[in-house]
Amino acid sequence: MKTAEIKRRWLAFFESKDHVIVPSASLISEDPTLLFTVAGMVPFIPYMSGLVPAPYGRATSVQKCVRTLDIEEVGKTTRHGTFFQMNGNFSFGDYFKREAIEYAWEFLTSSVDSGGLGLPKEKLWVTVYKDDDESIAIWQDVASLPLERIQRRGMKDNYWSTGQPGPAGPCSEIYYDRGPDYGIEGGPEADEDRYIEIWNLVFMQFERGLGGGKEDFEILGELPKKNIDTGMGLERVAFLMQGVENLYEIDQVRPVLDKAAELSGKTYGENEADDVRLRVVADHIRSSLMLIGDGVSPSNDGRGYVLRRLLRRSVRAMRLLGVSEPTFSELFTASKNAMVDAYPELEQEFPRILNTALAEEEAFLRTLVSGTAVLESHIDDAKASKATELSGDICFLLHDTYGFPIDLTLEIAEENGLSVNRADFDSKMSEQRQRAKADAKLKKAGGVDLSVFSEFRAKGESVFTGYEELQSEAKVIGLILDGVSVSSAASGSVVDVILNRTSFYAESGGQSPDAGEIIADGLVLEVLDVQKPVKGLISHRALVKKGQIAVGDNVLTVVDSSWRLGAAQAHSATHVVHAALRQVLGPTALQSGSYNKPGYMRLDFSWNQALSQATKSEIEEVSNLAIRQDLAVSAQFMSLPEAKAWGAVALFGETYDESVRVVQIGGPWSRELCGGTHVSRSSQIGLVSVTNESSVGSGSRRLEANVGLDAIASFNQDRLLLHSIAEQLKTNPRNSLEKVSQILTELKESQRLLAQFEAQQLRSLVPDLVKKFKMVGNINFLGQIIPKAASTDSLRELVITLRESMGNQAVVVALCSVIDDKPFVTIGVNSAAQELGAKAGSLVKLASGILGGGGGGKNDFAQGAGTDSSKISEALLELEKALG
RNA sequence: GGGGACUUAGCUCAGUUGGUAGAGCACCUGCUUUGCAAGCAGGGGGUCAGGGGUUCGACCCCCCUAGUCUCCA
Repeated sequence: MKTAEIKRRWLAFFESKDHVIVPSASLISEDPTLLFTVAGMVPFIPYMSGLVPAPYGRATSVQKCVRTLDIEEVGKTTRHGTFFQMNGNFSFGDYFKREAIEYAWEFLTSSVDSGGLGLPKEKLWVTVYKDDDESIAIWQDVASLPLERIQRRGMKDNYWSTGQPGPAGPCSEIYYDRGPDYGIEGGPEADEDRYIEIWNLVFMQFERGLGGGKEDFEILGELPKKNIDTGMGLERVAFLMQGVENLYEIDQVRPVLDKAAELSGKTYGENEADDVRLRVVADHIRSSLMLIGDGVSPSNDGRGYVLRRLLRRSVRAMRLLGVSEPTFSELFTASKNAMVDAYPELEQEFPRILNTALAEEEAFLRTLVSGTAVLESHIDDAKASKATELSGDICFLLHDTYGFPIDLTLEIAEENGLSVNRADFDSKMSEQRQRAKADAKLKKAGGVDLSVFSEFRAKGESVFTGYEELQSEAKVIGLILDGVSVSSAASGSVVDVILNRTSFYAESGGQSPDAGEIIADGLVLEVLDVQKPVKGLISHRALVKKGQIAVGDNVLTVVDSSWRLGAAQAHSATHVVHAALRQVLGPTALQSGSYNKPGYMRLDFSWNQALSQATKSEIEEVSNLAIRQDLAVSAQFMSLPEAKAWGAVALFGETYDESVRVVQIGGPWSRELCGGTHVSRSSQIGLVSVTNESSVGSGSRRLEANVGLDAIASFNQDRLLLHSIAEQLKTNPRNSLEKVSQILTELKESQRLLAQFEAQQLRSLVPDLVKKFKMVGNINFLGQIIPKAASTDSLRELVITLRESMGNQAVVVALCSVIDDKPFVTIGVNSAAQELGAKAGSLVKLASGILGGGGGGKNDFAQGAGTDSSKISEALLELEKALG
């Protein structure tokens, strides 16, 4: 059975049991503490923990997941995949153990014709938590399983908790017996390779308290609302049902493996080391495809770094399979074709995905070339010094600084007959890990406790009225002072205010929160910040300026209208610039983040090179043309599939409800999912002026712009600056550029002439100076004061000329001069004099010491300076003595 | 978030315990040749990423900033 078919059946089955089908959330988790969506239940955590009331009693999903903790195991075992899909059914205070077990059993064992998977009952085993007699009884009842196929296991295997206070409970796992060829009899307790876990049923039954880790904690009591969370690994079931050996051989993965084998000329199954590499490629390419599809782009931190590792490990694996040419184009196409049945949106996204992958492949191939050069020079050094080993230092340097992977180093070293100090390399690696971990620990901010908000959230959502009106009547639902719920707050305090409805926009989608006041008779609060601490709840942080606010008060929320106009201008401008960006650069330039406040906007987007001045101007021009066209701006709610069909740009990392808001400017010209506040016609934006374009890391650029009056103000500043420059130049602004280049040319010419003149003047001194050589021992010595030297450069020229003036005779020239009140000494010694023991460096040290300074140089030439010009004669005398 | 490396002529890069910034290619001029990266001679082109510091003197040593590459979390 095809993987996509198992998925289809799963959703249909649970829909028939009254579950709401929830589409897979993005791999980019909404929870900032999680890098990715790592399990099927991740999108449901707020409902499980009770922070937000669940909008449905039962739900089902097939969730995309990425987990890279065991990345080193990929390809070596049957069941470690970095990307996988988790089929889940969930109950939020609705059904519990009995139904969960019944559904699972029915889905697995009912016939294929009736919509199930048709697995043979005798191949299924289950495990339960050792004290959970209730589950055992249900299993016996529902499945008529003999007791020996129900195994009791301890906390480590069959008790679920997050490791922190909160919900916890026993689980029951379902295993599939692959038969005697795969291991010994005796159930999962005996052999988890033969008996493969396919489904985990978690019964969230208890409240756990503090305690260490996942095994040692206190049970505080039963939960008021018990939940069910189950997860069936789609890939595991698929490989068992497709009669293949592991998850790399299922229909969604195998075509990539085959393509990699074809490209490398290998035959899968002939050599275990090559097989592992082929599986690594198949796994990593699929994960990368899905990650890029969800908007991750390669970078050097966070999610982007994980993606980069996956991509680079793929290139490396192909390289070790003997292919050094680019392969991503073919591999990604194969992977897309295998996945598109289950994820049709991949077809539309593919050009962007491939583009991103190819850029990274190219970048890494470049690093490999430069890394190879560095490695080869070290190998040559090692050979030259007759070493037999490359040090761990060098290997680590290659890895750490040049990004050259250790296993390629190993292979190339081996080809050159060198071994590698792997132990040393590994210890360097663990040092680096320690450093990063120690740092992360230090910086980890204490988690914010959001539980205080859940009591208000339980009373209903805060209604946002700010699309229609700037002032709204509202009732105070709650007040929070220093994280504690209070009934009133006095003048002077800063308090979090929860209202039933509000015209204040909470910070989200890059738009900064509204400013304004909350007022009532004798009451004024200044709103400082507006946030959504939990989904559906708006919290105003406000300073009580006058009066006392109390829960139950009727108040008026008053948004500062000029602030709101500025915010709306900036936010609409962000959409306009984004659309302009995509028009100019193409649809791969996708926004990856934004921020805007009155007068200013900032847009991060995926792009891997700096924009030229011409491109920036074009983007600015397209934006301002759109503004001038006075395009209509509108917003409407629709379902997510409708919005997608409409071509609306959905931004990654954002989560959207069943009903989404689409903001469009000029109809299809700009269509984005967005909850922000906007102007009603594009002309109200006024003006966009791009001020800066910069990098926010590899593959990502940032565009900043001023909007509206602020843009005009910044133009005005520039104009003032230009006018004062023109004034300084004694010309008008129009001619100032020409004037500057004229001045620079003149300056250069004067400097050149001056240097020429100086040199000429000094050369004219040569005939006289040559006459003043005198013999000191066997050396022709010249020690003179040059009163008119303009720079140390000209002094040097003169010394060199004089040094060469006496042919093969031994010559020492020492010239002193005062430049800017400072005595300088410059000494030249020709090779004949050097043979007699004279050294320019030490002579200068002697002279400059007398002058109260220092100096030095080489044997043939040296220079120095001091502080006391009156001692020049003395210094020259001492030099003469030193030579004599 | 924490490390490491790099930034020198239009391009690719040298630059040796701190002492006159170089090569190849490209460009300009002339000659010689008119055939696949043509030869010869001459020439122009540098705020050595930016800013501070140490020093008589910094491309070089130290600090800060920016950009690029890279590893780890």
